[in-house]
Amino acid sequence: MHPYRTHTCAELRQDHVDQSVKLSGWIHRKRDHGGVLFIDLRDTHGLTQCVVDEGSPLLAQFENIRTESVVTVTGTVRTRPGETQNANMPTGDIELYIEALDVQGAAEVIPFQVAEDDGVGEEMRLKYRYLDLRREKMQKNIRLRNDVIFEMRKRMRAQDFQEFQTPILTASSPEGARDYLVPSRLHAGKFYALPQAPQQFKQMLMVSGFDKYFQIAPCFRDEDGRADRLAEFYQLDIEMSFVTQEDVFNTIQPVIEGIFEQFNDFTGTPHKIEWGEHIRYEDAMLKYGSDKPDLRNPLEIVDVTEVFARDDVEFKAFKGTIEKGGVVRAIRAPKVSDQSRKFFDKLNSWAQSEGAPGLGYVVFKDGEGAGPIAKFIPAAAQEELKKISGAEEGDAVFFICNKEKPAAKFAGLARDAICSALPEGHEAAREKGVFKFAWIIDFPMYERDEHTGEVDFSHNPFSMPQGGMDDLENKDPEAIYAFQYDAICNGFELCSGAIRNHKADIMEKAFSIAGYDKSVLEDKFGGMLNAFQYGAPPHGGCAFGIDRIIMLLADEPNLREVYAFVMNGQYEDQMMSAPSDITPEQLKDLHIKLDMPKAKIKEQAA
RNA sequence: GCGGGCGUAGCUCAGCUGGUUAGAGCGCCGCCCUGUCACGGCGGAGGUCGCGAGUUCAAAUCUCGUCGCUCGCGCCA
Repeated sequence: MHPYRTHTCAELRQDHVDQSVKLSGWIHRKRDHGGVLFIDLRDTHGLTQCVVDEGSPLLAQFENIRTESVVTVTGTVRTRPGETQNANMPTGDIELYIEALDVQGAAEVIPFQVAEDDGVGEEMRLKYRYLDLRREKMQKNIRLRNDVIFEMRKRMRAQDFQEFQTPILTASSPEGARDYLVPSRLHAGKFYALPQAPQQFKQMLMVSGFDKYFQIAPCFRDEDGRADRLAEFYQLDIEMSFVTQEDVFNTIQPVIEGIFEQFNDFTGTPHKIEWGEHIRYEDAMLKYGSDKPDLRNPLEIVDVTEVFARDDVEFKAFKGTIEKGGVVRAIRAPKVSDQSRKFFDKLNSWAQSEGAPGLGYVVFKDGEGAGPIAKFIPAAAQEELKKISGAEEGDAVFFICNKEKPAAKFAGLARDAICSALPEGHEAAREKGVFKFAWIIDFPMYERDEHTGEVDFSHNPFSMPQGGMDDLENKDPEAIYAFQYDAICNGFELCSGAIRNHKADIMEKAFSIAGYDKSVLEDKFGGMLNAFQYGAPPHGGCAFGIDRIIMLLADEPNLREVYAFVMNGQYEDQMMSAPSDITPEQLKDLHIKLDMPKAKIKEQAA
């Protein structure tokens, strides 16, 4: 017999009755009845009830083994007596009568419960991640992650993509997020950077003639965390040659749709997959106040600046802002006139908690407009308001007034807040059981910094401007669009991509508009620029956030729930003690002297 | 860098406007129990109330500071 197991803990059935078998696993639960003792033995596959029968010499031994110890048990499979069969367990018809016990790894008292959800905090879970990962939910999530990545590889290969590995130690780039830096021992004072994405490498693979590239690519960004943002994360990174934007969509969309369809009911609730029409960036910002709108929310934003600019409207708070170049945005909430005062008050205090003066509104009921600011809007203006917003009797319209950018953004937040405030089952409540996707297209190439007034790339500097060199030379930078796109789903940005700029002269021009000298371009992107001198194909691609896909499928609010090992919100790993101090010898090797902030020095001395 | 929330037993939490010896559930230890599957019963151990200062006759409770965690803003092409 095998030294550890003949079967897994999920395998034994009636067919195995009377067989002598061996199982290994963790003691999930012990139920000690004095005479007879039940052990639920667990491995990654499942649970099997094992029995230490009355009079067994093993009884005393088992009483001293704590839960979560690893044991190997040998015994005979038996049918459970009639009424004690457990229909909730796949192995519930049988049990293993233990005849021999080997303790492989005894467990100390565990710091939190594995067998049940005891609500333990994240700090504990991360510190003892190996215990946390034993729990059923994490085992499932990690298996989902594994399955999703496997499917990605399968589906990409089926479309003739080749998988690559690109360097982890590479060069720092001046654009985008902060890089994680790695000092070079051999080159004093110089640093490698961990890639924020394999952007330049995949583009150079296109120059090399590899038509279709993909990678399950690790990416690193040294910026502060969020629930959906980590220092290191993985992307399904894709690049293709001789393609248009639509070709990229048509290639990758079936891969993503297929994966979502395959795992849509992972949570136990089936989800539909709906991919909407492309949305232009500007339309998204106006209609949804976000470039990653949650399309399950049916509410839309409209511009009603002209209504509040009318001479007969006397709402001074908005008028003053409009005169300074501001705008008024409105959100129609259907059928809410019967909502209590509390509904409106709650939204108002939500707005105040976000730093706004409040959230003004008009309710149309009993044939007229009501609410705190209705009296400033005469009937004729109210009619115009209804026309623009589509509001009808019984609806309310909420207002946001500010300069255009903050107004759009706050309207987007309000749109979500209003939708969330609606009661379950309301016609405008957030749709359930659906993954709603769309491509956001036509991102602007440049944007002007509000404070400095300077023009900079608004997204990826390697994107092709839609009008090519002609646009760069003749258009106002802010009016130039890029072949730059995102894929969104349920309020998450799942993917970002572009048709790249593969012409060195256009790239030079594009960078010069953003204020980057040719020397900067050559210094920082020289490798790629050189490559473009020797026959570069038109190409483009995108990258999907794998972790966010798994978050959505598993309906987890936090990225840390879909990673085996992960750092906390401050990007520390309490389990491995990273980051950590290094020895003076290591520093010397790297030619580095620390220049610590004063507060830290004091703290360490204390 | 900034803001909100939290910090009491190994874990999760309760402890109201200050007032005897700071509680519960789970876990742990001991005893009892032949069929449970979140087994059950009895008993027990376990606390610098994050830390520091202040107010007070009296502080887990009020005030200030500080540290930690978490969510968000900034940031993240």
